[in-house]
Amino acid sequence: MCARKADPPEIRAIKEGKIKQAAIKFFSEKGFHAATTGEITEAAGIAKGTLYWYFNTKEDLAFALVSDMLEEFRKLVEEMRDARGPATTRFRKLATRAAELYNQEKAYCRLLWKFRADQHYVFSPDYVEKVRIYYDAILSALADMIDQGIRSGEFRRINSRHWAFVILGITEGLELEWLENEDEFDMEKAFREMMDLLLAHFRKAPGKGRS
Amino acid sequence: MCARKADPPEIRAIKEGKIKQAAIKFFSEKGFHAATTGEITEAAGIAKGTLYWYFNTKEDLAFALVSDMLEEFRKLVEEMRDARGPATTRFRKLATRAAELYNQEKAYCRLLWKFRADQHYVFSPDYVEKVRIYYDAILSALADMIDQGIRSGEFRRINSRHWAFVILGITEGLELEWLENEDEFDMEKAFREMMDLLLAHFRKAPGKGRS
Amino acid sequence: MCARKADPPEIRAIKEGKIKQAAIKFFSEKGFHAATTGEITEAAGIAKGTLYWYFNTKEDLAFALVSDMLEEFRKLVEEMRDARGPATTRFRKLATRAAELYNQEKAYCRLLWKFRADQHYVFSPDYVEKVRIYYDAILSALADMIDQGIRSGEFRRINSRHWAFVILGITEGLELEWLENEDEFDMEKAFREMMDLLLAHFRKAPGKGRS
Amino acid sequence: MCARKADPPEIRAIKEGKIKQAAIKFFSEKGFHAATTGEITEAAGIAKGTLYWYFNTKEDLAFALVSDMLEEFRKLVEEMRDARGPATTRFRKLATRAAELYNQEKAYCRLLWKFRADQHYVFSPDYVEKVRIYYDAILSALADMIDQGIRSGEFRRINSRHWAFVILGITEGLELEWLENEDEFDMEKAFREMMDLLLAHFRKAPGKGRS
DNA sequence: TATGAATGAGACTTCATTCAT
DNA sequence: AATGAATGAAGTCTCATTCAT
Repeated sequence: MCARKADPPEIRAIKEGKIKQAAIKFFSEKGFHAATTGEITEAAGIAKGTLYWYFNTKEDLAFALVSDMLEEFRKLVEEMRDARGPATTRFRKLATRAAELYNQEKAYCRLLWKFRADQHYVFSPDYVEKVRIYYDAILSALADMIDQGIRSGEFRRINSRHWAFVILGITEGLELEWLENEDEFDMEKAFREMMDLLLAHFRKAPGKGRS
Repeated sequence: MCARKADPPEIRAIKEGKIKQAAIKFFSEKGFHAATTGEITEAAGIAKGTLYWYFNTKEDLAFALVSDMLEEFRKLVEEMRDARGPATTRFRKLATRAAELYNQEKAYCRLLWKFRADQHYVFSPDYVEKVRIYYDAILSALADMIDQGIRSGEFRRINSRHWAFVILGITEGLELEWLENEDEFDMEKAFREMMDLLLAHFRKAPGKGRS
Repeated sequence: MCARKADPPEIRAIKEGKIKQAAIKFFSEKGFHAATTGEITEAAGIAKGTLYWYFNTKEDLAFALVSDMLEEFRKLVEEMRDARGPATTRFRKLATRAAELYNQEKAYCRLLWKFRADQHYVFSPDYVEKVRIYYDAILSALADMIDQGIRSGEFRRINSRHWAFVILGITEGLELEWLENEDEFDMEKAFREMMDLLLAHFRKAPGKGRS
Repeated sequence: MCARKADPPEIRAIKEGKIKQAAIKFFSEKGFHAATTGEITEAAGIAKGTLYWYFNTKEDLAFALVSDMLEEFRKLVEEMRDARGPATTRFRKLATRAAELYNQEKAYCRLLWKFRADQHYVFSPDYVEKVRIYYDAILSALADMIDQGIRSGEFRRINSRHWAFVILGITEGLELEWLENEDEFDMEKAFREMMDLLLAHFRKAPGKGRS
């Protein structure tokens, strides 16, 4: 009577994608609380209840998006870490690729910022932990790249963990400035400049820097 | 006359302060939407309705807090802009003072980040505009300091507006990294290091840099 | 230390009057619920708490106003009832005088309509009863006037109570039409016309009418 | 297909009707402000939130009721205007039919009176305008009927707009008297009597009346 | 699989009234 | 007599989630 074959996986994935698209739009515009499941399902062209067949909760949906983007960024950093060539070159490439990624996924970037602010409230401890793991992986990969540079003699003996924080912080700070001043501020250029400054600092002859 | 006078301004300010303290706590922990007027008034030791004697709306209360902190930061930057001495010295002092301010007002910092994310939804256009004005003032003061350095011959002829964005972005990015990794990350040190790198870049003999 | 002679009665009455003026304004514009004691006291130039020195509750204040107007109208009808001369003449005079009263006290008229609608909710049973007594007095006086006309031979033997209802209903219906269409509808003229029609009907030779 | 269809219109209408029934009860007893959505939904046997699936706001619900009744009355008047036969006959029929309608829908009548008083506060300007349009339509239809009578020679050349106001005013005044004195006052009889008086006046040989 | 009507906890805010001064 | 800060009950409305079809 009501039986019907389950949608093949790819169909399910397509529909999930439609929901995610709609969710990105509203989450990135309004943040987690202000975006309603109602507007998301409407934009996705499904009924309110259907959402819950694809995602258990609103939180789950939100996390899926955060996860997608962080995964992408993590993969980018890890790819650069695992690539061949001098660390310097790979760091420069990272700056360019990150800027490209941000430019491509501006809505995702906005969304990430929205959620970052109240992640501790938006997400259950479980999810917060998962987000933390992503960031840790990114930080570690950055630190690894620095260590590679140290080992290869490109960089001085610096505190790789500390400078990983700095690189990530700068990247995010410039990204934010860009998101809030898109027309005026050239993020990609700033990324490159700052990366150059940092790399020069990493390379600088001992005796001048201390960290 | 027998009539009791209205609370003198300072008493009113003290009571307002009590409410603000409670509000900072919850807003900075949970963000605007998740913090309820109920828990704020309870923590402030007043009745639910009393809040509205001091602030017209929850939004007004939130904005008062944002405003306080941004005002403080703006004053700091403008003080450094108007102080005597080489721009280089003043920029270094700014880095130190900013780190001090953040350390002192960590809760305020958290709150600012929470609200920044969904300010466009939290605050009415009127308020968003006022926030923007604060940030503009800060950016302008930073650009002014750079221009002063250029005029005095300390710095090369660089695009002061662009580098003001960079300074602000870096400051905020490092602040964020600190807020999320308080124990591991030394914000003050990073502020100083980055400021030194930037100042060295501003001073660098022409022919090497391009911006 | 705080002792002072009580205000002499006339001063108290003057202040009460100021409050009533303000109250009429807001009650007549917005009705009982929507008018707030806050705006009334502000307009009256007194503190919120002071209102309660003059009136026990908002309801009391409202009733005082209703009472004033109904008292005025009752006095008018009873004056006409007790005056000398043919009932016909006195009814005609009543129509004119009522129109004059309404014109003079338009705000009061509006207020009466507002309160009439939800009097059962606005006023406690006690007050509703008092309002009812006013209306009964008015109805009785009208019926008395008809009876006087019957006894004097001016009118046929009609049901005086029934026609008192009719007179009052018509008066109020036309008053309402006037309040809602002030510019277009000539209440005074309509009052006179309808009174003439009714009086003619009361006088009409038996054999034609039936009531 | 397995999907259940949305409630068909008639089912929705039935459920809406249940809510309206409950709403009429409380609005007509207490007026707009004093009636709470809580008691309405409780009486309708639904959850508090469900109300908002059927009506956007409390105001919307209230307006739907007002609209229903005014629509009914408007249709009645327009039906009489468009019917065949002498205007006199049609006016008489109108009186009877209106009395019947009122008797049938007493709760609606009460409600209309409640809302009429503070409609300007209860309803947004948009809705007030819609109410006004209903009353205008009723007034115009009445004036049209008078004009028809004039053209057909039944009535003298009187000011049809003015007398439409009078007819409506009288109808409403008597209705009100009835609502407040149900047991004592015979509205239907009064309607007929007054209509007869008015029609006689409209027909009266020229030279006596002036309007 | 999909629907959408229904739920109900909980949010912000208003405002008549009180009371220490 | 007068003040106005404080109260807190109560009201309307939102929205994530459920569940009978």
